[in-house]
Amino acid sequence: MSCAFHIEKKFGSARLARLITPHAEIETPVFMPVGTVASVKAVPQETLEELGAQIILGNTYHLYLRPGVATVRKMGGLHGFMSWRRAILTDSGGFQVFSLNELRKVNEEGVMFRSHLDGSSHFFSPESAMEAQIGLGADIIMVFDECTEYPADAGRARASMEMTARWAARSKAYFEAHKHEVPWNIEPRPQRSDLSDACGGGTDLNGETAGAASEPQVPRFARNDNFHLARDSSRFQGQDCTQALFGIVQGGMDRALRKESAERTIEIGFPGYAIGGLSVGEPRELTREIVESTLEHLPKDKPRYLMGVGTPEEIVEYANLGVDMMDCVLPTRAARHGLLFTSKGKISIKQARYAPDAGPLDPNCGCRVCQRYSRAYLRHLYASNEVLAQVLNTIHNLSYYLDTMKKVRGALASAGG
RNA sequence: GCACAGGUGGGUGAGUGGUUAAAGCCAACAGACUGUAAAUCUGUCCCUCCUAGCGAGGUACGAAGGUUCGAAUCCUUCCCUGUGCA
Repeated sequence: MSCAFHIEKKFGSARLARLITPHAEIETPVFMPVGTVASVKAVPQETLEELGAQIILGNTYHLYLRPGVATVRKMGGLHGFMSWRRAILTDSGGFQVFSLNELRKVNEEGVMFRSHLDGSSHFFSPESAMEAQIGLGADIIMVFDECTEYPADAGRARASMEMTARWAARSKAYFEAHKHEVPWNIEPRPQRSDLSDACGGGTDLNGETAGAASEPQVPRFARNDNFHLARDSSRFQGQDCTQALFGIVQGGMDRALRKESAERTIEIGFPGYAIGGLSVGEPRELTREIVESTLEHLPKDKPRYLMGVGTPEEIVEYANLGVDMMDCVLPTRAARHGLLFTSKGKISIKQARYAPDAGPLDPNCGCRVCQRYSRAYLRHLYASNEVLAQVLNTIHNLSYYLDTMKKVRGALASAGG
């Protein structure tokens, strides 16, 4: 079992569920902050924990370039490297096939990238992307896909979708042959008498001193965390505890292609399915339409992950449509650019009108930032180009997103009596 | 008082006779941002008018005058600033 998905309640199309991964149980619907280079920009891990982030993203392409998979692996995988004990999902680099279009060349075998860091050439294939993701050791990893650009004509969308389907099969084949090579398994920590270790060590929640001398490079984790390793729970005991590889549906903006992509991906068989290739420039209404129609073709009993969305309103909407997982750079990036999401709409904190505003950013928000700092101060920090502006803005935006999802879960829990 | 060096749009600072309303940078203002090449990117940034355009006027490079078809750029006088010497 690579992951388990227990639906606790359904309401309309929406589902309240628990996704059990090697490092954590995740309550869904869930919003996943993006931490491309093993860092959710401007926010330290302990703050992410405080904010209630259950799972964060990392990016295979970026981490492969720097610091390199081998380095991360030696540190016990991403969890050890960045000292994050909850769940992690890595994107395969498929999105970079789309976003780095100036720096790459795609063919059937894979993608040749020119590094944006130093111009060096690197080749990514479904196999190498899997190898890298296994080495990074996230709880959930993604097939190597081609994120189809928008607009794409019918022929292009079909060809792209079909290649993604072939790449998905190759991804899975490689993964199945190598899935036990995760950092947690191949570099086992010394046996601990007090830890029944189905996954062979790696990340140690209890953080006592045993093993510290022999593997000093693997950080120990704080003890007072209310999350626990799912692999230690009864549901995982004695079972095969590996990463979960999710498939990705493409197909551009064509419903029929999306249906076909879903069917072909399901036929290959994955423990979870993502909807990719959206939020690439198409009108929002079209995004929603494609999401809704694609969801119809995905298994009801498996987690569904909508990649790369959205605004606070949109993530609520998608959760209600039956999406279980979402990620988006919008809250973190917008925060760094001075755009803050509040219960009363968007605020551009750089505007002069906030200079004398002594009130909180969002009077209805309970986050540390809104509890403590004024709009005037936040505006000043931004105008002064202070790093603290980025930190506080990002904390607020993430808090707002995470709370938004929490409310969705709360509403689902109490829905229908 | 004398001798040098200077005075350019909110700030800095290019430009030393001809697409110069005047580069660049900063500040200011507005907008964008959706599996992160993003602490980024766009736009506005002297005034007035409209048919809103690489539109029409006006004003502008310390001040006033002059040379020239044409001056921020050359000349004269004055004012101011910095440094040095008395």
